[in-house]
Amino acid sequence: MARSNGKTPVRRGRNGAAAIEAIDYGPLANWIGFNLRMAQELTFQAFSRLYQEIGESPGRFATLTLIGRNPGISQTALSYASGRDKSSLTPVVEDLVRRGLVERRRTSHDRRTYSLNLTADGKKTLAIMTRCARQHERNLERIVGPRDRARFLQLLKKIAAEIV
Amino acid sequence: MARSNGKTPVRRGRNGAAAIEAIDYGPLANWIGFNLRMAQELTFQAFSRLYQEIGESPGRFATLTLIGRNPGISQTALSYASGRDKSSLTPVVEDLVRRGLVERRRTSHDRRTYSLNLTADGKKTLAIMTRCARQHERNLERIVGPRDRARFLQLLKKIAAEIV
DNA sequence: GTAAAGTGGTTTGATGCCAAACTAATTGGT
DNA sequence: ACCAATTAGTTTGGCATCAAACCACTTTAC
Repeated sequence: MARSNGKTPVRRGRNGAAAIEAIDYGPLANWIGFNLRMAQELTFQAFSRLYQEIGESPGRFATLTLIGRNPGISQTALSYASGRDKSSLTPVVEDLVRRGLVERRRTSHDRRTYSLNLTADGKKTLAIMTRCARQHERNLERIVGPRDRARFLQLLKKIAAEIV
Repeated sequence: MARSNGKTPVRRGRNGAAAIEAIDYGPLANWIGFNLRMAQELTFQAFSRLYQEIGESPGRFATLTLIGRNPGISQTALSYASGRDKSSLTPVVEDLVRRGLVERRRTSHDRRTYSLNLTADGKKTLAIMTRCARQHERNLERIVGPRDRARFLQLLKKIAAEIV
């Protein structure tokens, strides 16, 4: 793992010839940005496959969790909390409301904002999704290992907080 | 930074009210998967903004670098190397060829595969993009810090290599 | 040598995301 | 009290991505 020159073996032999050869990543091999993207993209794909089995999508999970934890939250606050643009959230929330997992009320003091809350069904679905997510998280923890876990997490948070 | 309970302040006060309140992230606050996604998504957005200034997109950079480092590489090998599906690569390569940055030849020994190479223009453009990417990388390094850099990188690679 | 299985690349359909323009409601300055 | 600036949410347009179906070519098995 982590040779410090640019050569890295191609991952997983999913298909013969191409996968056997070594690829020269050049400067990419030692750049945080590239490796962050690779790690996240592959992790996200694994998560998606796992969620596909229960007929859900990863985006729904974070959204539902955040609503559950912050009853009455607005869509804009939710968008900042989940690191997505507010416009991305419109269809997601719409879908969750349509499926009866989230209840959306206009507030009395400010008629622009919505107040989002989980329904009973929403809580039940969230519980199922959480079990599935925990499985995925266990896989990640096994890879990172207990020794580095805290520091690794701290660095990810630091990046999210400080990147311009 | 990195409180270990579920409370985290909302990032950057880009808009008044919502940004001031604290959000309860619940279990998400301590999950590697979620924080990996947040860090990468925000990093990628920053990178995109930076690249927008030179009229390029981040995806092109990795692609061009990998072609430059691995002359004659096939699209499938490239797709594995960059962690994307081969079908995602079709329009990217098409664009690079159309703009005269990449040359695409069919090989003689296997007429299915393409052999990708940078043109002189491609090399020039890559050099410009690399300068820009280095700037971004410096930002990330400043955040991670020299002490943890190697270990952090190693863990990202480990995740990319081992996640199912 | 031929048929079957596998592989490289493209196409198609769906999803998720952002950014900018827009509507409706609120706030603040004068 | 009013008008300008701000804010919440939606719409639209564009892009990147995957997955599955597909075509052309190659390899393998018999």
